[in-house]
Amino acid sequence: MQEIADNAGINKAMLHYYFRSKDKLFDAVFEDALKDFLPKVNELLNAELPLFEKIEHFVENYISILLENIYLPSFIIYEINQNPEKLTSLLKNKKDLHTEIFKRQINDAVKKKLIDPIDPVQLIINMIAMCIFPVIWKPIIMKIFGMSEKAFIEFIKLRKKEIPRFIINSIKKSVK
Amino acid sequence: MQEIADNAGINKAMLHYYFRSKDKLFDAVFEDALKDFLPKVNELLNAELPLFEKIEHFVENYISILLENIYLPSFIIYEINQNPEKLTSLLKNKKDLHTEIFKRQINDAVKKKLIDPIDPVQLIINMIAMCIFPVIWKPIIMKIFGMSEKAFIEFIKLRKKEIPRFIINSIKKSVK
DNA sequence: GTCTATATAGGGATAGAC
DNA sequence: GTCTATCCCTATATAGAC
Repeated sequence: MQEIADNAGINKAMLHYYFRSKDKLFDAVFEDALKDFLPKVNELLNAELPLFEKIEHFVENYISILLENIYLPSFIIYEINQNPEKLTSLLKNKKDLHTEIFKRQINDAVKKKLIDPIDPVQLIINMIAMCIFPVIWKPIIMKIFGMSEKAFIEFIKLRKKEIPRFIINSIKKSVK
Repeated sequence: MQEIADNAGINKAMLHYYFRSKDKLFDAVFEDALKDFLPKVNELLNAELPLFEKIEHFVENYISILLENIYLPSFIIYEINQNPEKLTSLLKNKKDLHTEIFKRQINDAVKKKLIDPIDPVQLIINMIAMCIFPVIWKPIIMKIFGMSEKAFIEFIKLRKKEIPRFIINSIKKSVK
């Protein structure tokens, strides 16, 4: 609380005056982060684009958002794992991640034999995993592969093109 | 410390007697977890298997290890992000993740035109991302896709086959 | 080595003046 | 609304008897 107050240029008493308690402050921060983040992601998920373009569009923009909020993912993950119930209470009146349209789109592509059969949920998780994971493993990746801060950012930026290529390569109907 | 002492069936004073400080206790726990984990992962990374089989072997066994230590990944990620310097000091005298052999193997496969050109580091990160990420996003995935605990574990187990299929589909030389 | 009792510090929270 | 001073509690850590 002291550190937060210092950074905000006020004192602890003021923090308590505004937010009543540390817990309430936390919830406010968390909610605020999500309020900003979720709508953007939903917009990407539900953009009106053909499947392959949508994957490219999603990954490119999602990674950009992640790079602007590089500490958010590990913050969210830590708190959610500490307190899984909080997720329910924080999201219950709000917009969640809306994956229905995207799932249907994937299933349609399978039916039309544009792509090989795949469970939409598995595909979506693969896509999100490849976007988010490197960001939260940042220090480990830098260590294992001997990257500088700059090299790491470069590495992530390359993934904007690399991940869609990787995914589309995998799912597109193979020539028989 | 009280909670740890209780679970260990001793008292706080004993904890301090053994470990000197909370910080030292933490380091001991962390080191212990890594000492157990890293050698197993290195073994999987350096198994003497052809590329595709190695990917299957790695993913299958890595996910099994993760399921046995389902809280470890988010614990490690949180602590490393809090304290990136600690990673260096904890690993400096120890075996790190050894990716050299695997990287060479991937490059060889590219040269022999067994697979499409790809940066080995990107491929390795993709693979690890798809394995670890769902485990640390567990509560969020359960919420978004309405899974029970049991359904989630089932979902992860399916990925033992799903991920290698997805990767190999992506990298294997396309028919021209 | 193991315990009880206690010192000490730090952080969340409030009282009360302005 | 904003500040200073202070309360209160908990958690780390130690002293010292056994």
